[in-house]
Amino acid sequence: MCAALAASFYDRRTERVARDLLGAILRCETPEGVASGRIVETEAYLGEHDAACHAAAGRTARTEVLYGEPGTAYVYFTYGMHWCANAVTRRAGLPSAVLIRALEPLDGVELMARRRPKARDRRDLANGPAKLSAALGITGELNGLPLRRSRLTIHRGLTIPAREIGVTPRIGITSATDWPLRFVWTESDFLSRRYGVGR
DNA sequence: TCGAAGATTGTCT
DNA sequence: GACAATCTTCGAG
Repeated sequence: MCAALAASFYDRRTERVARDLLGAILRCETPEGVASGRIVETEAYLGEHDAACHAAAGRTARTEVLYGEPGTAYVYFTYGMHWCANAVTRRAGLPSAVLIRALEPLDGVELMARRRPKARDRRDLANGPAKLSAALGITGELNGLPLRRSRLTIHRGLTIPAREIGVTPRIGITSATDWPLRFVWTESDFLSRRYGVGR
């Protein structure tokens, strides 16, 4: 297992971090065991001027973590039942983050399958932001923890060639829907939506 | 204190 | 392809 990515990795332009996270390994330890997967899809959320970013509402109890240190986990609850995992980027005062949207399951596949009984196959285990959170056991307990040293970590993995990285508008939002801030590894079979197909 | 909306998923038609 | 499930968050009253 390679070392966890340093805090400086996250302290750069958010689009850059989102792109560079493709190929990296997201890993979560729980009492039930360890589960991990390769990141194949991300989205960038750019701060208060990005209407689709939670921080567009300003600094609140919920968005407080976004104003914190780069490399911090931002985990939020949505639609009354789903958790979504993000990595905070840039410096304090610029509340931006990268949403992890899909993983290729690596370690702990059986554990993930138990947590996702409805998944039909390995591909269906973590090909969506709420699916991967369920598969890895990510919950609000992890909100605000450092991604370098906690139960939830991100490690260096494959380096994806630029020609295999695709950029599309973000999914599932109602504001700023035309901003090209979703990054995918086009060669992966584990995306939430197939590359080249509209949202 | 109340109401509306939400970075989704799974099921049904 | 359409829609229900389900509850936190936040702004308005």
